[in-house]
Amino acid sequence: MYKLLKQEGCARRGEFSTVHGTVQLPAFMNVATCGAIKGGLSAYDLKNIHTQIMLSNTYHLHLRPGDKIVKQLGGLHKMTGWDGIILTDSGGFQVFSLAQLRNIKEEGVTFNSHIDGRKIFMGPEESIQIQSNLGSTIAMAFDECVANPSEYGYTKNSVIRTTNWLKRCQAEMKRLNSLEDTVNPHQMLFGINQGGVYKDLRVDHMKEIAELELDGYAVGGLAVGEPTEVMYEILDEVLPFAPIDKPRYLMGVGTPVNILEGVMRGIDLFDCVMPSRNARHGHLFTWSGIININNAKYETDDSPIDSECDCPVCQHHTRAYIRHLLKAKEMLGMRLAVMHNLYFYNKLTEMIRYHLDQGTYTDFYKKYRDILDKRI
RNA sequence: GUGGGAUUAGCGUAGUCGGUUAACGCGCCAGUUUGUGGCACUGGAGACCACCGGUUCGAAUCCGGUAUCCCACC
Repeated sequence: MYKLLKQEGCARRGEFSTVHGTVQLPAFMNVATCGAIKGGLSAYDLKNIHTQIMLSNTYHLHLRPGDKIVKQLGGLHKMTGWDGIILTDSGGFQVFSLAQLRNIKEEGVTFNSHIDGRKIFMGPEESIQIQSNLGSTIAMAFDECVANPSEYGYTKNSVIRTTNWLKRCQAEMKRLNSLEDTVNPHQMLFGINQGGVYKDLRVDHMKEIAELELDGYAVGGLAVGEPTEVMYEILDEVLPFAPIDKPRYLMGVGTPVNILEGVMRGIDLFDCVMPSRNARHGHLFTWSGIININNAKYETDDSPIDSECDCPVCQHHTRAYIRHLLKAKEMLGMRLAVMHNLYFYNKLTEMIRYHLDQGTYTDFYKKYRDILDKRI
């Protein structure tokens, strides 16, 4: 259930309540693809870095350990020890990003497992069945994410298929939620807007799915190679047609500035692997810009990663130490780097919420849009 | 003491029937990462080829000597 608390221009301050708690919006979801934040963070660490939502993946958990195993273990919440909100991605994107040889038909997609190469079939029903077994709070619809660039004709047909799939997802979830032994009978479903870079397809699709009474609406298929400006333009065009009383989720995005821009246009939810992946490679976010902790200049730097940051890592450790750990490939290095970056993203949305509450978001946005994505 | 082998970038190695800017891995330096195939990818710097002398138009490569190391035998 979404509640719009305050608006500043198109930017929305809201909250969304679920059986697993209420999330304050805008929010950034922390990505735990296989049921774990890469870099060695446990569910109990997530509380310390102010995580509101954990995101896991249908495709990965279906392959390993298997969604039926997860169901036997009582669902993802029990298995991971995370009692907050969990959103599961549908596997649609993995078909697009991982499988080289894939065969997309109206029924679904056949492709090869990245683990052992065996053939896998996934359609809307399969994706929802898996997500139901995982027992996530929010399930994502099974969609087709088209590559960029893709031709207009192909994209148009793909969007039609994605809409058909969405209706099938909805029907399957309704059926599964009514069964006796369903892990989470209150599971919610978000639809996904597609249409490549074609504004008319995007808008028509959003209008169409807006009528389906979904629990939330995502914009997918962006940040896949198109210029950032194009992404912003699409958001400007599409979001006016998203239901005002439902959360809006921009999938897979993005940099800190992408988030500032997304919020400015009315996005409520984000997720991205960037803070955790980049952390593992030494790229750390600070309120003054991005640093590469591997750089030689930090070898004897005994200041924290970010002197303005109040995360657990910056309270206790120095740049020199974290650089050393990453260079020495000590696991702790990744853990600390990931903790800091995720905290930074969570804090960024916390600050965004604060300024929306105060009615000062525009000033906040102007202050940081030219700083946060810059290398220093 | 005798015989054999080795010596090429910080480290480990390739290259040696003589022929243009000496190759590779690790390390180092820097960059890239957007619904994560778990530690990736792309660049860059760095070597008078142990030393001394010789043969040759030309030597990391052939010859002689010196040094250091390894192995075997006495």
